[in-house]
Amino acid sequence: MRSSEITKAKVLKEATNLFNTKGYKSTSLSDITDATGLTKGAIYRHFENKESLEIEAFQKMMQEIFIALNEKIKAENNTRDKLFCVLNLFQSYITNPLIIGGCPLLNVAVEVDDTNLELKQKAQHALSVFRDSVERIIINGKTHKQVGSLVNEKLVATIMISTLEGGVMMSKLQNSNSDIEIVVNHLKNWIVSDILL
Amino acid sequence: MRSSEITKAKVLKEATNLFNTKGYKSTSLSDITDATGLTKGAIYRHFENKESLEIEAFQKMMQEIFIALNEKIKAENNTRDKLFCVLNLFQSYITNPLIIGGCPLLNVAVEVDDTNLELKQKAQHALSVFRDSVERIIINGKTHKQVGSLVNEKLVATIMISTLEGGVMMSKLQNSNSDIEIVVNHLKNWIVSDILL
DNA sequence: TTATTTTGATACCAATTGGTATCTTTGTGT
DNA sequence: ACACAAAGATACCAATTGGTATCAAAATAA
Repeated sequence: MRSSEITKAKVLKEATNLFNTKGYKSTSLSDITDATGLTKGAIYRHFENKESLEIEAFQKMMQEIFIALNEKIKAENNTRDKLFCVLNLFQSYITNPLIIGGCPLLNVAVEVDDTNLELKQKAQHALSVFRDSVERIIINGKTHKQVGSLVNEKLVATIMISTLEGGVMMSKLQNSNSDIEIVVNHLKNWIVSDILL
Repeated sequence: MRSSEITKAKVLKEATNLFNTKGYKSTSLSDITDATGLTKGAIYRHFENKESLEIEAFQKMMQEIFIALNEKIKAENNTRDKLFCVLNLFQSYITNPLIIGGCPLLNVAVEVDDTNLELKQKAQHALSVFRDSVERIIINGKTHKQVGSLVNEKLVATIMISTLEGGVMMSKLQNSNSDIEIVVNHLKNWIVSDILL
């Protein structure tokens, strides 16, 4: 890795943590210079402005999450265990965070308004990518006769994602695992009894 | 209403809208003076500082919501319709908002970190008040033989709230009713088939 | 090794932030 | 109607914001 790439990666890593914990707007350039030990000169050499740093940081987080999730999904060979990978991902936001600060998608979705159009669009896209990957598990499950043909994949994806995101919100607010555990456990039961054949 | 109370109410009303749409940290005093047509002098006469305005605004929103919700719950006389009041509340955040900007509890829960301790505590309290009121519906439902005695009220409250909050997040991000409608419809089916006798 | 990019530090900028002291206006009770 | 207290406007403050121009240092290619 070239030395400038090391710097950029360091900025991205620290900015990522700050954005996902303090929030994007609430994280100042000086927060980032403090965390990295670099100066504004170094940061603005690699990023056009704060907004593009925000966007790159968000994209990097989502990419890391999707890559890790898809690997785990691929490693499983039945619908049940593939769906459980999604549940484990959300549980890990609280119990064993790959990225501190909770779910980056939830954080951006709630923070963003129509003055942050580009970041909002990235979040919209991330949600639809995520939803698609859950739906694909269900669709593949149907072709492999592991999921009832009457199951509505859009419904399943929406319920899973909304319940998990809400569970992350509650657990983070209460500084406790219990809500996300209740949510994950409930979804497991639901999947086994209502979705799978 | 005394004239100073009118002013304070106006500040609180505009601040409420701004906080719940733009976010607390992202709303500046000048945003509030612009919205109210008042000056900082007028605002700081009624509020010690921005933080206490944030807290009063949040409390006011939650109080309004709880009062309206409890009235509707009381007006119904069976467990099913009481629980449906909760679903309707969340659907209204998107379709017919009493307060624009989505669910105030979700917004604060996600925005806040450990530097906003007091606001976080208020949000924690609001969540537990909300959870309790759902649990009480279930408990009363048991005593009136409308809910199965094996139903876990804590589980029901957690699942309802998490799913609804997640649904609000998704619908707000996508500028669409469809997710919250899917969520509400699913929860209705779940309540009727798994919770009620 | 030397010449030349590339990278990062320094010092600045205007604008905005939350907050305050002061003064004038307004409302209120007598 | 008057006096007094309360409310709100004005003008200020230091600190911080995102951003930039410039210069020195370091990495890279020859």
